[in-house]
Amino acid sequence: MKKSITLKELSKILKVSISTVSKALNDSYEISEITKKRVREAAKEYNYKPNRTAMNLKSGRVNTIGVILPSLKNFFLARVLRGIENVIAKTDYNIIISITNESHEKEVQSVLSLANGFVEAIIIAVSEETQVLQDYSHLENVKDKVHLLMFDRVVNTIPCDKVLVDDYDAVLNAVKELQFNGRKNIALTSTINNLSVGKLRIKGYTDAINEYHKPIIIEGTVEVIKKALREKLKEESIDAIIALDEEASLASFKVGKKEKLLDNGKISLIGYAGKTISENLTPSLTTINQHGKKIGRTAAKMILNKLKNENEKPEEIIIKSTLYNRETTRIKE
Amino acid sequence: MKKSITLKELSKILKVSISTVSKALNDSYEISEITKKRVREAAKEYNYKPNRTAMNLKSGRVNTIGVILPSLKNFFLARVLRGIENVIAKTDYNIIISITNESHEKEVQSVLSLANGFVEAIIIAVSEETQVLQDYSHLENVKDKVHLLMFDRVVNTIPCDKVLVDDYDAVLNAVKELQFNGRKNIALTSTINNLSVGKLRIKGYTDAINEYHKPIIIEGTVEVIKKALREKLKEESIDAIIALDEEASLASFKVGKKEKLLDNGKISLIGYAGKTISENLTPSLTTINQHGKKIGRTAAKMILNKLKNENEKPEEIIIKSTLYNRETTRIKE
DNA sequence: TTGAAAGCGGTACCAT
DNA sequence: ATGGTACCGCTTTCAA
Repeated sequence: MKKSITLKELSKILKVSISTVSKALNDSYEISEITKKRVREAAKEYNYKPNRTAMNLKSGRVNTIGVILPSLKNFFLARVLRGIENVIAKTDYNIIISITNESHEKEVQSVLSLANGFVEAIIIAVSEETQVLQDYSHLENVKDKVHLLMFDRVVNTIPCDKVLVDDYDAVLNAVKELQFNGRKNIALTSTINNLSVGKLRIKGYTDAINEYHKPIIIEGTVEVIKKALREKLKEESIDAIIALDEEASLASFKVGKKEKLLDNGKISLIGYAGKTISENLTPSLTTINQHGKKIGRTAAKMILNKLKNENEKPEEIIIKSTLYNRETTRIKE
Repeated sequence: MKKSITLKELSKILKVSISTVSKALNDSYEISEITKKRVREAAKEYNYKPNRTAMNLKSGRVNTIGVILPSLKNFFLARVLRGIENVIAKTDYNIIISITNESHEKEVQSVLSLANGFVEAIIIAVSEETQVLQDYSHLENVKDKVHLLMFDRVVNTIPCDKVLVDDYDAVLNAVKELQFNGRKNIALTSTINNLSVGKLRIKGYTDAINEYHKPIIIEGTVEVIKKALREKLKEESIDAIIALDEEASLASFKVGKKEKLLDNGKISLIGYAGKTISENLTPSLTTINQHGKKIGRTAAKMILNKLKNENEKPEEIIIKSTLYNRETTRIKE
């Protein structure tokens, strides 16, 4: 690959000093118009572009923000990323993205590597494994070197910017709405029992059903949920399901569909899932919308603000979820 | 933010020269074991980490690959990205991602900026606007500075690595399959008439139906497609639809569903859409799978190979699509 | 108005 | 075995 021409080479061609060329290109008042013109023309002719690495080294900045995500499969995280991208694209910062695939090891590696001169700030949703292991030393390690912002799955013990989802309230309210609509025996399905957000959501559920009936909680992989749910539907008189994530939502949907309980409204279903899929299912799926894009935008703005005003103290913002009522809660028996 | 300690500072603390510290940390044979030990311990104590920017400047390399995508909404592109990530994660390269939102201007900016010292290679699917304008000068510009790989939407006139989809064949075969199953009047819907891949797919369609009936091509936005399709369904005796992208697929699906033509197999439907949504629709959607992840993996491997062997000549690989038969082509009248 | 030189944080060659 | 120094490409201060 051809390398770009450097200031030095350009200065040799023009038979002036390096500093003259540099100043001319930066439109310094010290340089005569005539020289500036000569230099600019030569720069154009030889397609001179300043070397980023050199400028970064000189300035001590890299103008880059790291985004560490557990997965891109997850529609919510993908939307958050788009929100972040949206805001950052308008600035002179760049984004570098790392996907951990829910692996703690990969996350540690990414965090340390990015924090080490690659980026000035990190926006992260920690991986499932990290939350299980509760090992946050890598984040502790870097929190003085780069600005840190956690969203969705956060670590409470680390003081830093946070953008949170109102998991507890969202599920509590969703369940209450089911109850308000006459549902008396509500089951819960989840594949994210390991996540902090999953736990908060379950708390919302148990608190909501508290005085009415005993909890029916079905956690595990998609297959486990399908099997267990099918059985529970036979044993107990379940008339509604709340699903805590997309996988659980679709698993519950499939079972409900197969057992012929959804199309006729014998059970209601509220889930977490992307808009496209929720709208296109038959019946369409009522969901709790976390406003991923807004979360991303908020996170990006917060971190830009910290980058600008070095000494501001950590903030914490909660983005409220919204219930999107669709057919799975609208069909009456 | 606290800055990392530098070699210089460390050398001052240890009262040895900078070069000694550098060599010790790099385990040079020139340094005595005892000094190495001292240095290593101090490095650990002060949490010394070499400055990436400095090393990059010194080595003239940045170990980063840029990925430029038109959108992340697109399930196919998201999967390609995961494929790329998958392969690159196993190397010491980093990925920097830029989303153009189908804008030519953003693409030009991204390409030039990334090529200018940010990355050593660029993997790109050009934006819709770029294909409409047919302005590829930014790519011409950088193709000697960084390794370039285009996938999916490629520019034929630029010689560089390419990973292609067999758009023409895939649609041709899909239509033939519909015909083999007795479908006699096949319509086509598409929101990607601006894209090279969209055009190739239409060619596949027209060549397939060629001798049998005149083409019924419905192009435009989702709303346009819905309206036009509804009308065409009334006028003409359409018994099958092929949709060229996810939006067109879902629009066609919705119309077919509403007109009660899908559940009873009065029309067949083949589309392009992600696995999750296709499987969960009722009836489930037969799709042409482009194997996005494989495309991503292939692209990443190709570019890594070029990075390793500077002088290899450009390659071109075609990844064959596969028809996934689901209910929209299985239900018989 | 121009240029020399120091410095950003490393590596590596050459002396000592 | 250790240290001095040049260099990567740029900016910036200071001197001419």
